[in-house]
Amino acid sequence: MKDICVFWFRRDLRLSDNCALFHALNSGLPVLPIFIFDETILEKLEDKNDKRVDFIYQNISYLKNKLTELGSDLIVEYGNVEEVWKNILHDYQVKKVFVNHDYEPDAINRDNIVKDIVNTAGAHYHSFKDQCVFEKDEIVKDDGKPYTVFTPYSKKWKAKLDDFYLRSFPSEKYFNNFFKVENSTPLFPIERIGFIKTNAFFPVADVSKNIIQNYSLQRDFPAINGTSHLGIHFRFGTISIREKARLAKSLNETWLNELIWRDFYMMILFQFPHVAKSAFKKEYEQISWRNNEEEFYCWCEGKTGYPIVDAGMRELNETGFMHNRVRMIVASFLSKHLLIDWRWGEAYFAKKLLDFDLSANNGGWQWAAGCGTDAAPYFRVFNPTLQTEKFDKNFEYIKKWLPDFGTIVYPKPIVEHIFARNRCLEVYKKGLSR
DNA sequence: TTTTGAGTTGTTCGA
DNA sequence: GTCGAACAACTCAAA
Repeated sequence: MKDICVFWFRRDLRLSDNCALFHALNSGLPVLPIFIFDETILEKLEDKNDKRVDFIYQNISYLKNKLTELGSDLIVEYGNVEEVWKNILHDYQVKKVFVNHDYEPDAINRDNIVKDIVNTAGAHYHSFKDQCVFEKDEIVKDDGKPYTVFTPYSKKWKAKLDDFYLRSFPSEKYFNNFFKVENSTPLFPIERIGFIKTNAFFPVADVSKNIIQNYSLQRDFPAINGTSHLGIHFRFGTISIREKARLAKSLNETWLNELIWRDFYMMILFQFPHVAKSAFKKEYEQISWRNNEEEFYCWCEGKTGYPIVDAGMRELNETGFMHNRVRMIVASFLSKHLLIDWRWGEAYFAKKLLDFDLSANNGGWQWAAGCGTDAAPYFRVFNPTLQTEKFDKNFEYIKKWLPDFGTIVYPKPIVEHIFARNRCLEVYKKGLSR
């Protein structure tokens, strides 16, 4: 049996400019690429129509074809990650394993277990930074502690940035080093893992120069196609963060800031993993959420009586996407107007958003609820009507998602704004003063 | 150690 | 219609 190394695809589903893959291809050993559909993750997804699984499946299928063209193959397994790894290590003479870092608590646990299994089998485990520009403790305060406020973090981030950190890893040059196989195996149908083809529309893995250049001017208007729609590609690594950061740096600082926010929240989740389950600021755990299930249902279904909120939720339910400005409005509405625990909203977004990423979703919800690292002050309550006047003046976005709007008498608001605002301020004040 | 300036995205009120 | 202050104080980060 031949000595090989294994490259494990996770949330880095691309062949080009992939750090760990580049190092695997340069390791001197033939590279066997693998992907595992993790049954413990897939079993938690209620919707067997989940478009994100289809997105992964489609990209795996594409990678497998590419690798087959190169005379190699992609080993695709479904099951328990530990068992799959034990089988791989049994079936092949694996000397090295290459992966890219993942920063989510569950993924860290999983990777530690796999690392042990790999080491026990006598192989080396190598992990690399790939999904962000700066990770973990690369951007810290002068005293060595992690930042908890975005602006100084971003200043240090920009000061540290240079071409080295944005260099690409040209894996293409070494494609000859993939493990060669006589015949590649066909990919099993998606039904094998309990899901179905969705025929979903996915955003393209590219963004026009025009959108980035005008980002700062247009990003706040949900009726305008002024945002990148790259979230899903960042989530699954079908594009390179370094490549897009180079683009951002040359074209638009506001968009660069958005990429820095992404690094920031990944760093926060890594440094303060408790945020995944509870408020960053622990005094916010004392707020008495009303948690009215009927109202939560109305919010989910886009039936709050506030057109901008309802339009946003309809967009989310129909497409798996929601414009960023509207995400803030609906999140503020749920946590502040309805006084529903931000975790309910976070979980709903997690279920519905194609671009769902734990770190950013959690950071955004905690920001909106006021309990996060760099939170909006709690008295900052979005007024849905005023937000509409500012950002969807002609009701273009609203009409797109609520076709009846303007032709029917719109349902009465679930709660009156001034009343809800005052109630929110009181409840927060009371919770925080305990 | 102390001081100082600042902190993603807002709203309301009153002049 | 426009503008500044109040909203609530507190913590963070750096000098």
